[in-house]
Amino acid sequence: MESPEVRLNRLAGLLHAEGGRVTAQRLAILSALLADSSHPSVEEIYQQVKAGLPAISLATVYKTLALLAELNEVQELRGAEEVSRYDGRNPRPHPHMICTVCGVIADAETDELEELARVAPSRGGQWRLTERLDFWGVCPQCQE
Amino acid sequence: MESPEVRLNRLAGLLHAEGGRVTAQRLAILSALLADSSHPSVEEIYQQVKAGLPAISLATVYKTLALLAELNEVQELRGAEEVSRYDGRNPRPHPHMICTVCGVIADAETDELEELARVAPSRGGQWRLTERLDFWGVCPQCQE
DNA sequence: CTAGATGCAAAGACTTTGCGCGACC
DNA sequence: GGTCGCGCAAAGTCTTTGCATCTAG
Repeated sequence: MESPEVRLNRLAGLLHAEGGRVTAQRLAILSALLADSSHPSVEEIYQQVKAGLPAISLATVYKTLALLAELNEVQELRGAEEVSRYDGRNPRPHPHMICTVCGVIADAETDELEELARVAPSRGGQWRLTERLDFWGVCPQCQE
Repeated sequence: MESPEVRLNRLAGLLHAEGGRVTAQRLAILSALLADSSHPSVEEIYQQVKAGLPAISLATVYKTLALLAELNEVQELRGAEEVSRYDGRNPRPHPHMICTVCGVIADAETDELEELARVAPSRGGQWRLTERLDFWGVCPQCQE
């Protein structure tokens, strides 16, 4: 993996190339992201950045994260879509497939995927994993 | 899997046994859940139930779903926790482990889990899957 | 009867948006 | 000087909560 410094530079260049500006706020947010391996929330990033840049606003953090996600330089780990969904037919932990384009959630029904889910619990190391497993991809509809 | 009718009856009995009441609203919500395999959102369930029970309120739907989730009779498919989290270190799709107790998200670093993620894309059938994969379980901390 | 459930409306939490000011090229 | 980004505050969603009323048991 690219080192943080190299990546920071590359991203600065990328922003520039896209017609965007390289501001103190953006650099600070990038640095915070690169330094934090805990998959921080927006609020956590905000607090972190605020330590060095007290005037920054939460809106700027949101806007910058959206921009970086757009450029595929950070990954938003959002629970599927935006709202809670419920599975009332099968309340047991089981594998799902989630479409990153339209948000649809389907049961993972191929033998191969079910097999993967079945073996997961025995491979979590220190973690006590279940057969609940979300596969992410693009559903047939959204592939056109 | 249990048939919907049997399940509806069992759930009615379960509610009763727990000191709860079997109301028209609850039965309607249960029926809607059992009839819908599309992993509906709260709003969708609400609309569905409303068709047969126009006076029902959204709050009742929320409360009932929470109750059923408590009893482990429906599964809430919530995106990890409640807020957006970001992975700025590795923007490529990769596997994570999510703790259902405390919500912590960790990279899946055991060889076995990475191996599972690596083979997933070739096993999605009609879906075009990626190596993004969320394993759900309980982290070492939360196991005490 | 009486505990428990409902519906309504208000409150909360998180996120997005609109807008005028300020900064960079 | 014009464009783009910033901070602020307001608006928007989705979800939860408080409370008076109603109802299943």
